[in-house]
Amino acid sequence: MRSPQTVQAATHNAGGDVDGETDPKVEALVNDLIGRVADKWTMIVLEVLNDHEELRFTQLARNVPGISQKMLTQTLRQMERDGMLTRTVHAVVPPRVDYRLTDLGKSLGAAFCSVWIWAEQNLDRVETARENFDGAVR
Amino acid sequence: MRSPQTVQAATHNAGGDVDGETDPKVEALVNDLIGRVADKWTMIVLEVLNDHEELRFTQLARNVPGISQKMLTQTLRQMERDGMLTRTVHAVVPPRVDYRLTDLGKSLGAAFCSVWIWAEQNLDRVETARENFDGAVR
DNA sequence: CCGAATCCTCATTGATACTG
DNA sequence: CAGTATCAATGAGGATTCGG
Repeated sequence: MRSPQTVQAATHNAGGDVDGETDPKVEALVNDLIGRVADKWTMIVLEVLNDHEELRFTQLARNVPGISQKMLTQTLRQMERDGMLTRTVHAVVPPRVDYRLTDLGKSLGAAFCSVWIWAEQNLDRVETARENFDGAVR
Repeated sequence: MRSPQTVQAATHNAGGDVDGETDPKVEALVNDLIGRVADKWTMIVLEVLNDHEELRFTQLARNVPGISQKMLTQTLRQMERDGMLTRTVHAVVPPRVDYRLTDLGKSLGAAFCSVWIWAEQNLDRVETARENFDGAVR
């Protein structure tokens, strides 16, 4: 699934990507990135790490209720690969691994902050909309 | 999957949910909502409709390159159910259906705006991080 | 033109067990 | 404690077809 195509010409459009139209190539790349970032677990891990500065594996697991260790590991690896967080292994026994957001991760966290706030503020509105919809369609 | 529990006490904590800790109940609901909103297609459709005011089905399909009609229909239905957009059927032939963001949808679009900007601005950084990671782990 | 319905595939995820 | 490995099942998602 990981296409190692060289990413040529990521930034050579005429400058019309302010808000309306976007260069198709950049748009595709952005959508691709969005696709990876817009993952449920990624967002939640990001949120948790954004709040807690530094956490160990099990602490992280406790703070992300529904997740399995497999998904947690996988999500953490992806985020590490994308430069969102650092993974520090302490050579002690019992083993200890600390996860901490990088500046890049923090910046994404800041960007998502408004989404979290939106979610908190509009929970009931969405729920009402759903009830209306389900009631009407029936 | 949809627990119809009454949403009691959505806002009765001591006021400590500014950034650090969040009420577990609210947190669970927010995470749930995030889980639905943090969908690749949802985000992209939201972005497209945020730019184009009002679009018809096929126009929408053209503006969301990789999507299948099935996923588009499905995504649109979910978003309609969540109150993100309105679906207007014009009784003409050939049929014509217009999709348009509601105020709620627009507000989510505004919240996600910073994420799109982040993605545009940090594409290369993520790509570099990936190359480093893949090179180092090998 | 819009979209529902069917079928089919393979990728994601969870459970479980095992290691350093 | 912090993972890795394996297996099985669910379901997301694509291709196609039909209907209004």
